Amino acid sequence: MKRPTMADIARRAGVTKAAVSFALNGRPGVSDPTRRRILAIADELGWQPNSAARALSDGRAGAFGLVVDRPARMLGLEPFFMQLISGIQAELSADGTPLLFTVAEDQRAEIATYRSWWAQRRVDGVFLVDVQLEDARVPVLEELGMPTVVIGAPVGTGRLPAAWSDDAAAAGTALRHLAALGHRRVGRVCGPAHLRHTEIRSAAVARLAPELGMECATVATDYSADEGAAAARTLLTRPDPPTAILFDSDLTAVSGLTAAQAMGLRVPEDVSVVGWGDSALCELVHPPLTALSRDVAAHGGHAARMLRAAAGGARVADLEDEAARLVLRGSTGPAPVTAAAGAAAGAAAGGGTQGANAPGPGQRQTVAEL
Amino acid sequence: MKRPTMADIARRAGVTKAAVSFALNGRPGVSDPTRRRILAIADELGWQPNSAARALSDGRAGAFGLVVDRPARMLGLEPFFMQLISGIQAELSADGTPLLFTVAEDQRAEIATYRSWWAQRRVDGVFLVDVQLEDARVPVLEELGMPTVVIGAPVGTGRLPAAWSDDAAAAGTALRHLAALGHRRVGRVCGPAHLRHTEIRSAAVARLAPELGMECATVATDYSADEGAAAARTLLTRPDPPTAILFDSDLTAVSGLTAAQAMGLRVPEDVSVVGWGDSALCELVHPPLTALSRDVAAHGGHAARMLRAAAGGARVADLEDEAARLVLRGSTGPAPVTAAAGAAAGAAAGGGTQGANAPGPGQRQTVAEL
DNA sequence: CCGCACCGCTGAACCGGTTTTGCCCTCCCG
DNA sequence: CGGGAGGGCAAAACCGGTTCAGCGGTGCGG
Repeated sequence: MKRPTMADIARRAGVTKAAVSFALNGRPGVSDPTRRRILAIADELGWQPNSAARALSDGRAGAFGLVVDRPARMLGLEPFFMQLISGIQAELSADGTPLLFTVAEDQRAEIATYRSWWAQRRVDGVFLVDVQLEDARVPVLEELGMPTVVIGAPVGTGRLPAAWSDDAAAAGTALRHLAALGHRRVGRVCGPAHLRHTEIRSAAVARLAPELGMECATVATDYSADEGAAAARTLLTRPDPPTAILFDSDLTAVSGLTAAQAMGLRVPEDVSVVGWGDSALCELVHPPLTALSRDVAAHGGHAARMLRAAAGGARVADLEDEAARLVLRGSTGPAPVTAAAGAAAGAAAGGGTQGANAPGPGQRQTVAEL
Repeated sequence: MKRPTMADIARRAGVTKAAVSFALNGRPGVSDPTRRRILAIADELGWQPNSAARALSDGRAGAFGLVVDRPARMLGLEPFFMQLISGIQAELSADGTPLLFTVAEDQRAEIATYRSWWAQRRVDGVFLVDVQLEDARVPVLEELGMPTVVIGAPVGTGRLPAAWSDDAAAAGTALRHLAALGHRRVGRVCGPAHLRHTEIRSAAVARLAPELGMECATVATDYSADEGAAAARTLLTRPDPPTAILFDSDLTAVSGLTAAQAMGLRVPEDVSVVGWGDSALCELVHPPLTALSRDVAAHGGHAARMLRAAAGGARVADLEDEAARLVLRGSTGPAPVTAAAGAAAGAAAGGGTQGANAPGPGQRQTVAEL
């Protein structure tokens, strides 16, 4: 009934704890018959090492941590984190390392959690998500000497290793897709400006749009459904409304798509919609969302590998996973034909759509290659 | 730089570890001046107890656990869990107890996790969610003697205490709302039949619908968006389609609502939709979803309190939180007027809607009170 | 035949807390 | 003024692992 200890095993095997320890950890110091006898007894007793004793002895906690400080109500709809946790766990469960997970109210609370976990030796390291432009957590983690793997681009993350994928490239993929469909005025609904990945995507769009002959208007949101819808309405009621909108999340995309339809616009005939992040939400709406997709779970697994190595004392290099790919569904289509650019766009999209919408200026450029 | 231990404090204070322990834990055995001196030094050094040492010494892990075995892709869209975790944490953070969280592939893996956590003394107890009809986890947890708080109705949960709310009452609230609007044929899209709460809700509906003069057709799903939409289509293409559908989750409700609209039906003029669970998803669609809502975070906090008490050795009684209430939004309205029951329904709803839909048999009953 | 290396194991220290025991000193009371 | 009570602290044991020094016995080489 009571959980057996190594002393119990030692007694039954007629050896000392030391011999048992050697045997159970597969290290030399005991003969093969003795080892087998000890292992058999341990197995029979259902022995498992007391994690506290082991942690105390070898000075490692045997656990990693993840703190998220977005509001719970929004988090609940963020498929990213569950997939990430799932991927992390799949990797960590290989050696039975558990994950401490918590949601913090704000960044101060998050930092307090790190300090506390580290001081109490609750964890051997943490995953850092939602990196910000001037991120106060980075210097704290560096000062603590706490093994950390950043999940996000290695920009402004000091010496902390990062697992990331190229958001700029992904943005390019989406923009080129829209350009090929003849879109020249696009809108973008991004997340909070203080997030690093928002800045990276914005910079990429600002650089690429002109190259593709597009102009792009951006509206920032807090990633909530409300603001996503509002942003869509803002963009679509401009004097020169965009013919396509790129959203930085799938929740805002779904919300924005719904808002557009409520305005009487048809998707994709009147306006195309692209989401960033490919969850079940995308298939929830009609038409289903064209979206940038990546294997978040695998990404989490890679990050977990890195953190395990870092906690083991290794110097870990940044790891770049492949950039998100565009999954084509029904929410993107040829740009509505305007008086000026209609022919070109229709031809490029391989199947023109009738029905003009919002004339506006419209730059005339040849359709970008791919 | 290195984390200070009690021995460090003892040395600087010129006392022994024992005195330091008494002082820091606020128990008698040291004089007041000495206590203050020790506390000051501890504070200056930024001392925090090594959790492993404390766990080893007093035999408790100082952590609780939560395992979920739904597929990650679906979990990501289940706002329930994030809110639950958030609420649990808010309560647990009062004494700095962390939460071990993981997603398991299936129930076997979940049980293995419990056994492992318990054998290794990783946790002092766990929260049990998604209770099933014949739940293999219950006997295991009882046999292990692992403190557990069930989050769900105390049915088939053995001696494990439960934190729950009355789903039968909530189902009644929803049905009465629909009855008052004149609906006589309703559909229900529920979750997996092996879940206890599905059965409870189904039983409640089966009992209440006749009392309210309604007939109810039920379709089961796995809670995915796909199956939610398919279920809606199945119900709405019957020869006698329902005039209102009650969904067991908000994700399937949103998905079903969208599917209905894609079939050309108007919501709520042609068909009313009620969701179960009130997340941001409800406001994502047009019209926004009428839904059963409860304070999940508070519920999680209560469960955490119970688990803390149970792990402390107390016998804990079941706790019933208040039942979900119906948040009225735009997705429910008067039943479409049929040849037979039209007048009654229209009058009851206080504002009849024109446009008949699917005649069908339609029971004629006076409108239920409330 | 002696010395040395190595094997297989024991005994003990150690990690950093908590808890028990016991000593010394003061204070109070008869 | 002697004795008992009790406060304040030291010393040590304990939780359950890991690790290191050491010890007897065997085999091998010189």
